[in-house]
Amino acid sequence: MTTKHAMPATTEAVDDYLKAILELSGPEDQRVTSNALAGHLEIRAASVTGMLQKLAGHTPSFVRYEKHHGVHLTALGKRRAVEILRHHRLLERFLHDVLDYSWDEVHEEAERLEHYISERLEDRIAAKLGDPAVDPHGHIIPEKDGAIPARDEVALSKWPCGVTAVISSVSDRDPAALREMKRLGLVPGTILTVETGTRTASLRIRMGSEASLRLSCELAAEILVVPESAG
Amino acid sequence: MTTKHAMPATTEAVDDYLKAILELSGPEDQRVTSNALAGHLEIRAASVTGMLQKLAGHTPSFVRYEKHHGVHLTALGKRRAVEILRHHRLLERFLHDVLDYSWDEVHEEAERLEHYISERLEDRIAAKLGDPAVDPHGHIIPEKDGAIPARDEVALSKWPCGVTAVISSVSDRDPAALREMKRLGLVPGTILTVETGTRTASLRIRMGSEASLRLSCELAAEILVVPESAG
DNA sequence: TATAAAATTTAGTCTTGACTAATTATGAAT
DNA sequence: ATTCATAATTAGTCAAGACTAAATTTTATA
Repeated sequence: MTTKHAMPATTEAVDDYLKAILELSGPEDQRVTSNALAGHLEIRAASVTGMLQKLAGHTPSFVRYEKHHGVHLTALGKRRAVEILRHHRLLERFLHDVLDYSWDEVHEEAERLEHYISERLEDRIAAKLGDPAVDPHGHIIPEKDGAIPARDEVALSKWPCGVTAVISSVSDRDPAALREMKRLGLVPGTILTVETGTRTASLRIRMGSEASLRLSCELAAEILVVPESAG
Repeated sequence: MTTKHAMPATTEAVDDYLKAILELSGPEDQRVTSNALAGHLEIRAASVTGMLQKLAGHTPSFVRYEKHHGVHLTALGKRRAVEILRHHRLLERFLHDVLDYSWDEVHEEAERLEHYISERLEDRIAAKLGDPAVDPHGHIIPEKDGAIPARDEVALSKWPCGVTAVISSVSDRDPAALREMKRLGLVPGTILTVETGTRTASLRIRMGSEASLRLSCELAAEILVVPESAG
């Protein structure tokens, strides 16, 4: 048995590091560089080094760190990072469904609150919502035990032309982009194809019966899709 | 016009001081001593002095502080303290009504979250609840503009014998006491009288048609009542 | 009014987690 | 294999906000 509950206490700063490492290490547990962390957290690389040394020197440890060669999460660190991620996505779903937040408003509030809700509140929110599978942007909500159902997503900007795709999720970090997507009907579940031969600074997509429309590559990069069958 | 919105940023620590000063300064703006603050916040008096000096030295200032003679809130400080208090009580009501928290569970969660909810979330919660007047323990929720409807409460332990009273509120700080009160039916709105000649270490009360029961003075001190007409 | 107890403040320390400036290691390109 | 740009680390500083121990002011009491 992997000791049900013995998560060492963390601070908001530590949580932010763990979450950043999780997000930057990709689908399989790649090492993350100090620089990448500094960029993601909007702090200086020297500060990152300091924190990583402290984190790695603690026991039990959240991270494995090798000087000059980046950092990656231990099982414990991943457990905590996923817990925060679950908080974040549950909160987004809750704010959206119960408190009438729009999908471009939820991220900022959830980002603050995710560090402070108790396990009890996490559970009550999940129960109230009926254990939802995804947040308002289509991101998968980790399960209570830390499991994250897999899903192979591809950026719309890299999807082959002419093949039908379904939007699986969109980035939640840019409220203006989210409002634009909503206006265009680019929400999770939307079925679309990229028209052939339209791959310059923008691309043209077609959704159902409507007229096709132009999309900047930046916007298309924030939209992730899956094959239609996996919709 | 008193400048609608210009609340300087605060930290959790500062919020806690302001809230403590508000709670300890009673109905009318009495000076609060460093010792009283230290006791309430469970920190050392020397730490209190340090914080008060910093707070008072800032501009615009949340407190007026005179060395060796205690502290009291400025209008700005009171505004912020009442804002936190509104957060706390709205959260308690919300956790209780929407997320099925029991009345002995709400305080701890609200105490943490009160510092981190945005004005937007405050507003959405209030709207969802229909601008409730009181929290689950009967405490009045300050209005959005900072107004707090007055109410003259007296501790049950000091209420005259034989005179009918209505429970207006109970202390929310002790979960065990709250469970005990709930078990005995001692909730806001309950009508009761203190039987004559029962004022020693405990007192005997009678509620409606039920048999009378003994109450420790400690418990009675945590129950506030108003005259029946004001119920 | 003198004095002792209680309350308060000062002085100096500690931890957390950021910062800058200066130094060193890495790795890509000659 | 050298060199140079980039990445990363060290060293030292700063602000918050807690702490202890020692000094001081208030206040209550004799």
